[in-house]
Amino acid sequence: MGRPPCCDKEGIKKGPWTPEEDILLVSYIQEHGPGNWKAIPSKTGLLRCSKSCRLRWTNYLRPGIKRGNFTNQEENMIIHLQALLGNRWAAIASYLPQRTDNDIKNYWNTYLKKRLSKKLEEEKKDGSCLANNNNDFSSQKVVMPRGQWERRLQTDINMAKKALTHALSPQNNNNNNNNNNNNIESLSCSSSSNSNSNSCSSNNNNKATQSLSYASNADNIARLLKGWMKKNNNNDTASSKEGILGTKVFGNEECLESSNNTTSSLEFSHSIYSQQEESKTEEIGQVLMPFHLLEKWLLDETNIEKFI
DNA sequence: AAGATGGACAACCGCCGAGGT
DNA sequence: CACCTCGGCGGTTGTCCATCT
Repeated sequence: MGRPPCCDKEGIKKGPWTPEEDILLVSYIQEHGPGNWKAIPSKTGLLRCSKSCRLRWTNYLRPGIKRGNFTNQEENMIIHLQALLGNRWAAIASYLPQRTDNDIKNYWNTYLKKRLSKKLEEEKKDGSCLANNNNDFSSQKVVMPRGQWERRLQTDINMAKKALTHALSPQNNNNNNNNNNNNIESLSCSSSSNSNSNSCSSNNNNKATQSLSYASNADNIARLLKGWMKKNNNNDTASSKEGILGTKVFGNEECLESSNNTTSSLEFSHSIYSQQEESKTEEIGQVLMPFHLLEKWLLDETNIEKFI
C-alpha cells in the first residue's frame, strides 16, 4: 500500500488544460515565480493538483521551450546520450536545455527507437555485423558473457564518441535538416549499404504540420511571458534556481529568441552550461558531469583504453 | 465516405529521494 | 530515528489527428 496519489482528491480536474487555466497559472508564476507548487492550486483557484501545475509549467508553459522538429544535431545528441546514459531523460534533457525531458522521451519512444530498431532489423536480415545485438535499445537486459559485455560497452562508447565528434563538428550545423537518416547510419554498422530509408521524411513533415498548430497555442503563452521575462531579467532569482542540471533553463530571454532562429542547440547548451557550471559543479556529481568534461571524456582516446 | 490503424504528444501515475519536523 | 511532505523522474496511458483501406 503506497501513499495515495495526490490527485485522488475529489474536485481535482484532470485532462487537457484550457487556455484559461494556463493564463491563471502563468499569471501566478509571473507574480511569484515558479516553486511552492503545493500552494498554487489554492492560491490561483485552479482545480488542479500541484503536480499537474508543475508539469504543465515545466513541459509546456515555461519560457524558452523549443517545440517542433528536432534538428539533426539534437537527434544525434539524444541518440548517443541515450546510449551513454540510458533512459535518464532528465539527464539527457539537461544537455538540450530548450527541450523538455517529456519531449525527448516522447520523441525517443515514438520515433527514434522505432527507426533504430527498423534499421537494425534491416541489417540483421542482411546478415551484417549487428547480428548479436538486441534491437531494443532501451531494454538491453540480455545476459551475455563478460568479455562480450565489455566489447559491447566498448562499441557503445566508440559509437557515442564518433557521433559526438560528428555532432560537434562546425560543418554539421549547416546540414541539420537534410540528412536525418545519417544519425541512424552512424549508429548502425558502417558496412551497411541499404540505407535508402525514406520513411522519416514523411514523418517529419507530419510533425512539422502538427507542431505548427500546437506552437501557435504555445506561442501565445510565450508572448504573454515575454514582457515578464524582460521585466525580470535583471533580478532573476528563478533562473538561478531552475537553471541547474537536471532541471531546465528558466528566465533567460535568449531562450525565447533562440527558439525562432538557427542558433545551434549545442552552442546554446554550451553557453548555458558555462553559466551554470561554475556554481553548480558540486550538483553534477557522479552521474552528470559538466558538458565539457563529458565531451572531453568521449573524445579522449586514452580514456577508452583505461576504461577497458 | 466511413471505419480502422498508427503516430504524436500531453498528461497521469507511482515510485523515490531530499529535507523538514 | 521515524515519519511526513514535496518535488522530480521515468513509465505508461489517453486522446487527437492524419493516413490508409
